[in-house]
Amino acid sequence: MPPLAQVTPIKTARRTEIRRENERVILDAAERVFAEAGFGGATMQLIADMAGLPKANLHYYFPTKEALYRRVVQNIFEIWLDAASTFDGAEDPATGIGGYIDAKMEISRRHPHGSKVWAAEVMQGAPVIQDYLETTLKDWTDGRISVIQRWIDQGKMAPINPRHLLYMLWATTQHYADFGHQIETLNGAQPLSDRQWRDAKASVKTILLRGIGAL
Amino acid sequence: MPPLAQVTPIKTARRTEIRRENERVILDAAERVFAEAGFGGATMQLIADMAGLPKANLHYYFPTKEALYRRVVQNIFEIWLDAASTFDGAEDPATGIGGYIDAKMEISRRHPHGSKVWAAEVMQGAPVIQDYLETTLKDWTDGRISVIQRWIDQGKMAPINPRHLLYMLWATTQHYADFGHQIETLNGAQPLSDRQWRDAKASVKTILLRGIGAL
DNA sequence: TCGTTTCCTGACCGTATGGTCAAATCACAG
DNA sequence: CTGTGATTTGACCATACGGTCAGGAAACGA
Repeated sequence: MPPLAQVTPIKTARRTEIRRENERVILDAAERVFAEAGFGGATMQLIADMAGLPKANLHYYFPTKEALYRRVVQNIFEIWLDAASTFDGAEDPATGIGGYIDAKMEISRRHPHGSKVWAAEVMQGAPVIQDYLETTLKDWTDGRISVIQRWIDQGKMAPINPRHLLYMLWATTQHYADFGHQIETLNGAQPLSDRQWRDAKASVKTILLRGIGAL
Repeated sequence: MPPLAQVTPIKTARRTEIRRENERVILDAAERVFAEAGFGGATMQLIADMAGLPKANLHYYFPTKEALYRRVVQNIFEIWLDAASTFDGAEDPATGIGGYIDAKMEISRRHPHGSKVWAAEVMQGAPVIQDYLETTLKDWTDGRISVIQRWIDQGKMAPINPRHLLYMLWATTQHYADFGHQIETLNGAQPLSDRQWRDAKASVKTILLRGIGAL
């Protein structure tokens, strides 16, 4: 009896798996190296070593260093967008903004490298993701400003400038990733413990939510 | 009659002036280039072009790229330390912390390049200024934590974690320099006006001071 | 004016880097 | 097993970069 014909087109399952896995390994290594050395300081050789692959293999999957970098940055932006959705569907600022802070702090903890790559990209004038800033980010920002303004109009929070509130949310949460090394140094060269992370989250939420009159 | 002997040792006034001026021009150009390209992406040739000097002349004043970079980072740290003194001598959190926010926002506005270089340096693990983090910054931080704790004990503000408050102060104020390009893009590709800067300062101060119960 | 020190700079060098390529290997279908 | 196309990789190349150096120009003291 011949093997059952696969209905789902698994066909070249092995090859697909190889490609998926190698791209993942390369992207992980690239994210680290780009974060630790910047785009200019990163070398394909270093990324290759960290990925455990020959350099020429990287160029097989990603034609150029810049193409690899673009993929890394895009991945981060998608993660960021996922967290951004936390904002939606909340009835009041305490849950909406509080949940957003939680989500972004969690990203800072789980994706510190990605956050640093994003920060460096923006600091250098966003040469690669300028269009995202002008379209997706701008739209998202405008939408969230409307939501906040509505909360203000409904008397659910103090009349602050929604735009600057958003900047403060981004700044405070991403700081724990981008300046994680500084925080760690000031913590006696120790990474923040679970307890300290909870404390950080609580501090940020308390100060900001009380600051906007939502507590 | 021979010229009056200069009591003040002006002696080689011209040469001193040349050196001072050239170092200034080079450091200004270096700060810009390091901020816009990162240490790895910056080239001595680019810095030389921006300074309007031949590349070999840079190496006359600064032996290596790293030596030049160190000087840039140290300059920024000194500016930062100046602003940090604003904290001292304040009787209550509203003036102490409010003044500190004002000072740091002013730095973000006047030295955006320097702030970015500092941020990139820390993000990459502070390879050059790690000792500063462990000594000067740690001491300053501990001192300020004491001051804040005293204010809390005196009932002048809410009982928050002073350390995380400091992180929030750094994050929110430096964000306006480090992510200035993003802010500018979201502002319709326009730099913040005087009015908008005042609004930013006021927003940050209002939210944070109310957030810590000092208003 | 003259000797000395500092400053300036075009030409040059060794190395590291991003990227290419052709040959070998492997997965897969028939 | 065989043919085909995807994958792997060591060797290689052109370029760009940090840094050097020798020789000339300018500033300075006497």
